[in-house]
Amino acid sequence: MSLPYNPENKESIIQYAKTLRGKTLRQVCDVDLIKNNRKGKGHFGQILEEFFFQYKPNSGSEPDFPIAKLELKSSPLKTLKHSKFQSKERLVLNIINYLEIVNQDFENSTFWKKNAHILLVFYLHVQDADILDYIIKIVDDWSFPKADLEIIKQDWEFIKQKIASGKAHELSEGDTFYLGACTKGATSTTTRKQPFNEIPAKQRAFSLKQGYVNHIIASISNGNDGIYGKLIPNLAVLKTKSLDEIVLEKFVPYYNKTANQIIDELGINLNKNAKHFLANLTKSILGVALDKEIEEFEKAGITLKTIRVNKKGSIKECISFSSFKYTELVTEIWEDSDFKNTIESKFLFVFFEIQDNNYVFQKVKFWNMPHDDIPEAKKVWEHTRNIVNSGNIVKEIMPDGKKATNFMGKTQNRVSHVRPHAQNSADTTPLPVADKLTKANEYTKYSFWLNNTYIKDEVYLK
DNA sequence: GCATGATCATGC
DNA sequence: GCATGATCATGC
Repeated sequence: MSLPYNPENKESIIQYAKTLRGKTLRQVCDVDLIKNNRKGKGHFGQILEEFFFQYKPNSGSEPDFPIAKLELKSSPLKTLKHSKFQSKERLVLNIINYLEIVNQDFENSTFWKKNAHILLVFYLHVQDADILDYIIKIVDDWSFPKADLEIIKQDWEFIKQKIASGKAHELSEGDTFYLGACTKGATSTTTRKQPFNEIPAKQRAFSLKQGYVNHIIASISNGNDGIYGKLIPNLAVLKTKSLDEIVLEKFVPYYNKTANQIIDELGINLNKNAKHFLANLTKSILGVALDKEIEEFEKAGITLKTIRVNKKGSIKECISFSSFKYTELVTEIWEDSDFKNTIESKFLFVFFEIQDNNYVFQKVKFWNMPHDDIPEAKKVWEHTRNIVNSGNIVKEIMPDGKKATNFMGKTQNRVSHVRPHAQNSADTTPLPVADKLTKANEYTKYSFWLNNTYIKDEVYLK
């Protein structure tokens, strides 16, 4: 049977793939042949391979189109405000064979042979919809820009070295910047042998971080113009230093200096009354314009937080995240939740000690939440969901009109708690279930916070 | 002094 | 008007 494209020719494959734009699988495949059991995660890709490109799915070490050297990947999108697309999740690539990778160099690695050139098919995910009806929005081929590839090589090397040190069971997605080692398997208990340790390691695959996939999407759609400022000016720097070394080195000249001194040395002018004064100061230290996002941090999903430390060594304030929408929170599952995504991202903490009317730069640290603390944060998320779902937010209306809630407070959990995060108490968002005590259909915006005591013990003092 | 509810300054 | 990155205010 002849195919509607030439599987040995890259351009032919890409041109055929682009006919998918704006269509659904139902429109481009012979749906009568597709069995009903193909509804779950991952089946979009299988149907695409088998019924659109008409080849049998394989899981070998060759790319999907071996002669054209092109790997096919499909992945879900979500929409943001301003109708821009974002990746719904990380992009999962090949499974890491712990036994083989330790004998490979990047250039001859399974990862690079398979993924040097990727044909991307992004579809808009809609909750509870049939996967045959997802609309395909973006189709294009992708190869890595040189500067990105250097960081991906460093990430790959880091993962390989950890396996070579007998620590495959300690791999974590937070170890690296653009290329991660994410868990992959039918259950999270799927394990594989590792070469230098008896302990079985969780099965993992290489994956592009969600932030990096967002960047791919934006650059395919030409949506990146002028939004970003780069940390790394040229490729040469990356040949000798890793991204974290480059970042941390930028702070070296400023240890134990006051904010005023740093401002003078940098020759800049900052509004000291702004609440994000220290965030702006940090951006200036990093050499990024205040009105730009830090490109490398966006790609790596790094959250920058500046911390004020009291003279006695306590952290002045807890750390807030964006307020959540009650209606969205209750439809989430933990694995895909915004909160899990946030706390599993990499953080860059910058500590300033409060001295009289000034701040003194003290410490800077990359950090990921330890694996064992994530279930603790999950308790807060689950508790919050239950409170919202059962309409039991307000516990008591105080004489002064303030409301006490049933949300989990700082004393109830070591890691995290739930607090207001709004313009004022009238700044509300709808509830999925009316509050039983107040009968209200909306409530002040709240968010998850990291406890300052947790940050002190876990980040500042370590 | 701390925990919690409430709010602020800025920029778009 | 809202998101972001925070700090303030008050009762215990």
